[in-house]
Amino acid sequence: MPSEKLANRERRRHQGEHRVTLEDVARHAGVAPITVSRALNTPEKVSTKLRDRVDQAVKTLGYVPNLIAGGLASAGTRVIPVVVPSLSILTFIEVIHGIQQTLENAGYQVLLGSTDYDLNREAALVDSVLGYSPSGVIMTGLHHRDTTIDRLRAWGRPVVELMELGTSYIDMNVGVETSEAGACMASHLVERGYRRIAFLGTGMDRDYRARYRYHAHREVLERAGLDGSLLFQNDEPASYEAGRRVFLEALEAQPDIDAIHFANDNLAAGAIMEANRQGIRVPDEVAIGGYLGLSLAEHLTPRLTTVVLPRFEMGVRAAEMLLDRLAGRERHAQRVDLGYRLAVREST
Amino acid sequence: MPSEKLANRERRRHQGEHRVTLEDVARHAGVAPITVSRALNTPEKVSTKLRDRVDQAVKTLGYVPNLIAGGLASAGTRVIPVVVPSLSILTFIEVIHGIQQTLENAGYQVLLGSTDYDLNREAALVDSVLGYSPSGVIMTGLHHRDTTIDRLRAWGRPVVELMELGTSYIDMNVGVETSEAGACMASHLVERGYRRIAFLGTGMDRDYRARYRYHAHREVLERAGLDGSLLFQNDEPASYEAGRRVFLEALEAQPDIDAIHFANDNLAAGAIMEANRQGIRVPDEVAIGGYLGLSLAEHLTPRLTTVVLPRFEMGVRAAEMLLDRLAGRERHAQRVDLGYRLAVREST
DNA sequence: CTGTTAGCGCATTCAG
DNA sequence: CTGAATGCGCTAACAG
Repeated sequence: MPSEKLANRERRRHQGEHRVTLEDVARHAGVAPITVSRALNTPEKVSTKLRDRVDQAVKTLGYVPNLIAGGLASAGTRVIPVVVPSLSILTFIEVIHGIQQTLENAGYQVLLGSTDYDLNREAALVDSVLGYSPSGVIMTGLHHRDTTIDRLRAWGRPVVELMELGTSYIDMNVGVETSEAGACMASHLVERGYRRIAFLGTGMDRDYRARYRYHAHREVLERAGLDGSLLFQNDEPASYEAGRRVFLEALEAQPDIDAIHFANDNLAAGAIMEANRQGIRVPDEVAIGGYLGLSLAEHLTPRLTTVVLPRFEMGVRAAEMLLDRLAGRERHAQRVDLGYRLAVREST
Repeated sequence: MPSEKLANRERRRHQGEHRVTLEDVARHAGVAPITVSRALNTPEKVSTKLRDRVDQAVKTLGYVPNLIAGGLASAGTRVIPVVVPSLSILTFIEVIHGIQQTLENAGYQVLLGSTDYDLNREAALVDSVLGYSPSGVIMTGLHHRDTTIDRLRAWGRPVVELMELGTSYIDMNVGVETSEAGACMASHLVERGYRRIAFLGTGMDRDYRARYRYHAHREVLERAGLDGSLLFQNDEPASYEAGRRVFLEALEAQPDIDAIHFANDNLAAGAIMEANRQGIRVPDEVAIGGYLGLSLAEHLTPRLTTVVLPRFEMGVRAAEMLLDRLAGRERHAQRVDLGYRLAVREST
């Protein structure tokens, strides 16, 4: 007795207005609800005739699918949580941009989460977003709480870990060899003939990737018989201003420094701009190298030598790998090294 | 007959592993499922004793709520779609950052959508994200297709439109008086004594806010008896490189220009850096003004005069207004002017 | 304060 | 190719 059912419905409905549902469309088109569902999701399984009728009804009623209901019934939504440590850092912005563009074109939505470099927040965030039955998850880095790793593994859907490469990852891993990249810049500076080479960073307690680079840097220097312990840092977030400050602090503390390996381009750029202001000649008095590949680096005078990370591509690639798995095109866990590139310019 | 029900369940389940459900927790704690639901969502409505038992069960079973199911039952998820024109523009990044931080602290998640400045994509995106039964929506700007506006209005939940202020908005409006901001910089240049003042932009076909600023700029100039038609543009996305290029093009076409009003700081910064490289003296040969308030502006030499937009605060405020409405703290539509600030520095 | 009942709107069986 | 029946996991309503 459909009419009775309908009457009940009107009474029960939680939220005022009657949103158009699949059932309304079905009734209007004179077909079963499931046919509407199929016409929308797998049109090739429905005859042209019925499909047209359904499309017509959808249009005239202004039907918009309830993705939540669909998600519950099919135990999955076309949502991909992307978990990053911070949104104030340009590195991750570019990565997110690549992910977002790729996923949106494939009909998925990005759910943004940031952890502020706190693994406990990350754990809570993961628990929470898994509650949306997402199709997959994209995480930053390989450092997570064991419980987070276990949960993600047990979950069984595609997970990409992004940024640095490692041997132990949950499911898929895209990124670059972070330590090597640090060693690469250090070697460059050594080869250029600099002898008092310092590493300058900010927020290195939280940013373990920067720490990895420093360790690699130190090793390179010591292997060359140089002092690898010249390290200056503070715990501000990375910014031009922070770069300016550590730069001045370092020069004051160790005036004989002849080259600086900065933890990232933001800091290095701040230093170059300050050097220009103070008339400190780069690279004659002090050489400056960075890490990231910000476009700003090419516009400074002198142009900044830096290790260029393919940030946008990283995002794109991560999203593509996820999509491939979701489409069943790719079965096994994989690891993709996107490589970095040393851009040698006038600052060193 | 619970055991029979359970047996059915195991057979039917779509996706392999048995995820822990509310029911499992309820059984473990010896209470009704609704009690678990309440203990989790409205703990104050449950006795301490039962609440503890539930919390215990949740912990030992590792229960993670299915937000999709909850969303379906309660016709709403703690998700806020944020629709921006582009992720490659720093303006919106800062805004998103503010939104994200505020919402995440209040237990909401940001669903990111970008339209690429296409109102049809925007319409499709809005339709799609409304399917997730979000708690509210944050949109960029006041320009939308009529159908988008109608749908959002009919939807009946909080909607914030962000960036520019206007008289006709859907529900709530946070931003700054864009045209005034453009007039402000133009007035500043006029007052400084410049006479051949050009406006330089990129992508202005899509970026109507930049067009508004240009119109205001033109009006100010003409009212001062100056030529307001000096406009140079191309359709690249905003970048240092694009700024460098329009800058050189404009100087070549009109060598007598004595001041430039750039559509944004990215362009202006590109121009200043190019000027430094070429030995063009700023502001003596040509003055340069920007719009946005990028931190970079303060580190250039000369420091860039610009109109500072409170981008982060805009995001925070939009999110707060949404949260206030969701909490029933605020009832009526509102409009908040966050104001801009002219930062006069050495480039003009 | 706690429980019972009855769906939310859709997609997955399984039949025809 | 189409449909009927059923339940995804949770919460709103209403009793007790």
